[in-house]
Amino acid sequence: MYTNSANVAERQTAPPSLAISTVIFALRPSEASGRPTLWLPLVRRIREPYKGLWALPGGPLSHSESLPDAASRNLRETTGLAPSYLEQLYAFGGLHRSPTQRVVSIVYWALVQPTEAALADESENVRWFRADKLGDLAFDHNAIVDYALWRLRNKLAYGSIAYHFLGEYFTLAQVREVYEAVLDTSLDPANFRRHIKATPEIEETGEYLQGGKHRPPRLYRFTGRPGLDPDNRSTP
Amino acid sequence: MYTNSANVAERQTAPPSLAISTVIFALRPSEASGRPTLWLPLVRRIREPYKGLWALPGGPLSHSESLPDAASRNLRETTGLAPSYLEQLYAFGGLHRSPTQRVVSIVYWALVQPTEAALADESENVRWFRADKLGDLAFDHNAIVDYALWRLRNKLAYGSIAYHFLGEYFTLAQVREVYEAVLDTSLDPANFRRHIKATPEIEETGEYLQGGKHRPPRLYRFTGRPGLDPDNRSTP
DNA sequence: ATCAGTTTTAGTCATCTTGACTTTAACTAG
DNA sequence: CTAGTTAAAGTCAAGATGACTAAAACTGAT
Repeated sequence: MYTNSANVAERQTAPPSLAISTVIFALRPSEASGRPTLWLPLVRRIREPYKGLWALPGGPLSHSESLPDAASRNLRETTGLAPSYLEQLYAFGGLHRSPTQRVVSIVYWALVQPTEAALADESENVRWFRADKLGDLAFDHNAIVDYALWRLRNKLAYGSIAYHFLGEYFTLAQVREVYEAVLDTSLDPANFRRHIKATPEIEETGEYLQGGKHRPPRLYRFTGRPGLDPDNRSTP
Repeated sequence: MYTNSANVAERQTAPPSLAISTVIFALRPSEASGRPTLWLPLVRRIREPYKGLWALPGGPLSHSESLPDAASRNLRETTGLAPSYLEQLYAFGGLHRSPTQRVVSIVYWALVQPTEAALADESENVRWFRADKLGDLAFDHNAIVDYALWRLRNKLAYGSIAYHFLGEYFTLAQVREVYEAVLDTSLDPANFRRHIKATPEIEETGEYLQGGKHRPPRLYRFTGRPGLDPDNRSTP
């Protein structure tokens, strides 16, 4: 970007550069228990600063792209996936986020469905990590992920966002597993059922999930669109 | 910025420029009823585009300023005030927000206390408006104010932010007036009292507000710091 | 001094919500 | 056909909420 030729004086007068990054969440089965847990893809940095460390997918904002389009492109280019949910997280603009230049990063967070997430590209430089076992990331990306996790948990607790982790049809037990994985608690199945069934956006279908070992659970469908940000309004 | 000399080709390759704007809320007595209502200061644009229209205070991000510092500076330069609360609202980056160039605006919102707000500078080009009677603003600023209002109401309903509209000591009736003004409802005084007294951050003082016409109300104090964003974490 | 008017403060009561728990229904594996 | 397991519905007490009543404490006018 500006780092190649710019000397110190030029760097200090150049406007802060603008980047887009994305925190991408998906549920994948834990290796140990097989239960769903939170994962996110990171990319390995192939140049300085922080060469070799893992970082959030991101890049500069091109002139003709909207902010959410740029975030979607990040997501597609690194994982090959399309998000089922995408929301702006925060604009991070601290003076010393990058040692070489002033960068303001507008960060988005996304949810992808597990059927897709299973197909996601992985390579030497792109790998999925458990959200609770990340190690040290480049820049301030640990803090960004922490904040994204906080927002995700908040949205899950109050809003109706869990369904974007799931496919079109799902059982109430699957919804409960999403809550249990993200909030890291266990929930009473009966009370959880009552709670979910009270939300009008959940529609009962006539279908049942067959092939399980026990009583076949009814399938449900989510009929709400996410609340809207200014781009696409949603609830804190 | 870039508009002076840049031709069309240069504009399309130049990186999007970055600006900071601020939505500043304060309670002031309504002319009609005398009850507190929501107001915000706007500045008149003195050049194109949108010359003559009212707009949110804002400006470019200087190289050595953090984002909240830039927002505070906006606030101080236009109104002479220091905010009692400041939080990032959203980064607006639509392609056609400004007709002349691509601008990404990181918008903050602030609360100021009415004792200060009464002293705020006003001039030919800086004036306070009732938040519900703004008319057409420059750029996408009507949408930005709408979103800021939505966030304010949300935070007020769930978080503990009302106190930043008030001074250090306040009566419970004053808190109720804040809620009534911002949410535009009327609330049962007894139930509201019970609700507020259940929050641990509200501390009873031994003092009473004297000089009123009726039974003197007890004064309270807010002892909580606002939750924290990544800069300064807070609740949806 | 007293009374009417107003606001603060405390309290009651029925309704709604929530968390812990029990029971019945429906399936599979052996 | 039975034991084991999950789905689904229901019960019950505790806690929160909304509508309302009433007492306390002050001012200003009579």
